[in-house]
Amino acid sequence: MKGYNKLMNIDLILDNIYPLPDTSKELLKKSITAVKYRKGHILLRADKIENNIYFIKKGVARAYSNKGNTEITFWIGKEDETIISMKSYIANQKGYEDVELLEDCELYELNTTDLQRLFENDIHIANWGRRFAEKELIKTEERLISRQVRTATERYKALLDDSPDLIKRVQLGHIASYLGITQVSLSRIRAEIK
Amino acid sequence: MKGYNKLMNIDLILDNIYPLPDTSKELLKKSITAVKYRKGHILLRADKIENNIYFIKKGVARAYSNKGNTEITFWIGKEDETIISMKSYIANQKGYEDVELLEDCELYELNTTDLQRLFENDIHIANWGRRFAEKELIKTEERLISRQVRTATERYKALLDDSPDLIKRVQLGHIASYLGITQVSLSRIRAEIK
DNA sequence: GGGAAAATTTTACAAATGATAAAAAATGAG
DNA sequence: CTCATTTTTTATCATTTGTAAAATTTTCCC
Repeated sequence: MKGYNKLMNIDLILDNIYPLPDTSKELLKKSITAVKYRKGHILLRADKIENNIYFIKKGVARAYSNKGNTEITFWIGKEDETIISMKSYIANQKGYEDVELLEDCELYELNTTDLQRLFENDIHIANWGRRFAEKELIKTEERLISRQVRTATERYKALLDDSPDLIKRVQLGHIASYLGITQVSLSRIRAEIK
Repeated sequence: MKGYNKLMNIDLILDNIYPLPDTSKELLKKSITAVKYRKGHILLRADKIENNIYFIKKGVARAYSNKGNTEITFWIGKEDETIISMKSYIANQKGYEDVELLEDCELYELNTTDLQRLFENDIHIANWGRRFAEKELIKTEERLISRQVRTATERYKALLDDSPDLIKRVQLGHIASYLGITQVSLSRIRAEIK
């Protein structure tokens, strides 16, 4: 799904995770509402246990944490990705991250208290939740391994390959932090590979 | 569970992931068999789609990949952890990693073809599978964030805190690689904090 | 226990990355 | 469009980390 950038509707988003029978899907959609927020809005807070997760219909967001006086961006997501505090969702604890919207966003908000109840009562939704976690896991593992195996230059080139649009839509300071390097280092890399 | 090192039985291992009603647990245990392998055994292969995952009753193992002529260790696990090729388990594709046993091991082998069938037919097992993926996800995310936020020295100290026994049981070359640094760097860190 | 092999530490030097500051370019509000 | 602000690039120097090789320590097999 390279450079993917279409407007996603909720059925497509849910089906991409795990196809649900109609009755289960309708049940799940009862706990989902469409919302819009403007660029700059802080959607999730590190000091709070969050009870919602958000599927991105349109827009870009980033999760970041404060280390001393500098921000570290450790996640950037766009259309068809999920804004979530894993610590809140999985362990019911405060997360590490604030999440800030980098563009005006259209989102689908899913209440996770409702979702937990559905998991206990609907096997299809339980398997949807299983696939959701599994797919997030693969993505996270890939980033961790990439971090260990590839140099910063290789990681930047991979991002350029997979999501060329992100590099245009997100300022380079955030991209650099996401790649685990300084903005100055990223500038050097960009100058070299031209 | 700091420095945890008890012998785990299968009921304890399964319950720690998600408590199952007796009938579901018995169903799941039908697909699990106890196995033993000696130190040095290669349990999983990078070039193969694996159909088993292994819970560690006793022992230590590592997952590693070859970059050029050097091995990179990106996972080390001990009692109560799971040896798994996520790529095989989740995406039915070849993984990145070989898995080598670093001690004589007692393992519980779970057939994942059976497991997939159980997911479709038993809601409790589906939720067990969901919790399993979620807990692996939290661990992987924590490592990724630690990588981004902490220095190598801080990561070594954290490992020393969380799993002092691992540092005694696993040779430092593997620990260094797991922490994302060279063995020489780790030696320098160890010399400094003494 | 002795000796060979493997693992770890130390040293010296090279390369990569970071910090800081300043210049250049891009963006956005009026 | 213009000016102020923000973002990105460039330059310099300091620090960290890597590479290679030698020295030391530990492990393990006979």
